[in-house]
Amino acid sequence: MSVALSTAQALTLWHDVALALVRDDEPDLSVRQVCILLTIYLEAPPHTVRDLAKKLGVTKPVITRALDTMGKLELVSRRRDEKDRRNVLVQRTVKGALYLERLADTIGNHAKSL
Amino acid sequence: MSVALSTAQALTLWHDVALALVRDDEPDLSVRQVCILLTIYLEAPPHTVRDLAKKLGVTKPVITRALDTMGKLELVSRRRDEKDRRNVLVQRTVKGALYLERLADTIGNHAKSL
DNA sequence: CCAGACTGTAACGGACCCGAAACAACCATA
DNA sequence: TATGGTTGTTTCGGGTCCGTTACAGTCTGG
Repeated sequence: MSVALSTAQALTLWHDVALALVRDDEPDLSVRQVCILLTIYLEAPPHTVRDLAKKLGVTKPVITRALDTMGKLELVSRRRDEKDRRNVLVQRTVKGALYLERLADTIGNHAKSL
Repeated sequence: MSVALSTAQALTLWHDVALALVRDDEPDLSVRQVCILLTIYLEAPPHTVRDLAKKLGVTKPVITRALDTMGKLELVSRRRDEKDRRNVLVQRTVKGALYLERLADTIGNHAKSL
């Protein structure tokens, strides 16, 4: 399945969704944060700090801090890996799933009305 | 023209584009900044600080500061309105147009390969 | 058992951003 | 030409994020 978008359509879609994100009451997540969040929810577990850092091409502290703030917002949770206690496993939460469901709705609705 | 996206498709698209933005060398713009940038390039001029603030539902200093940083990056430029010197007109630049062209390409390419 | 490699995290200094409020420049109208 | 309302900007205190570096906990192979 393939979706063809003109330049103007692509930018309009991005603009409309960004505008919706800015205008709603939720605290704005940075691009890095939503990228981490989406990786966790779209790709198969387990997710470790190291893996996420490598996938995004950033340093580990960036991931740690993003998990701190998204953890406060209850969008993700952390747990020690009991098999190898050096690892931290990043896990999904109900709030995180709802947040992304709403995001998908926003994207879908604006794509529909392009 | 209407584009139908499933939940997974919408999130995958967003993830892939966000990942591309994080991984490239350009400094990451915040969601607010790209929203301002897109408004300037997609909607008809003139664009004033006041109008942009109202459109985004944020305060004027937010716009001023975003224009400061994007001005440093040469993505936008400012000029006094000679007709009413209280106004500042926000204008497009070559670099800004190229930036958005690249963004549109990124979005389009990932949409095509959904 | 222990030295080294590997995890994730904390500390640091600097940069940026926020909202609220104060501010300076400018216009309009009486 | 004053005065009130408009514009965009600056300032203030507080917060977040960055990359680098240093650190503490954990595993593993000799």
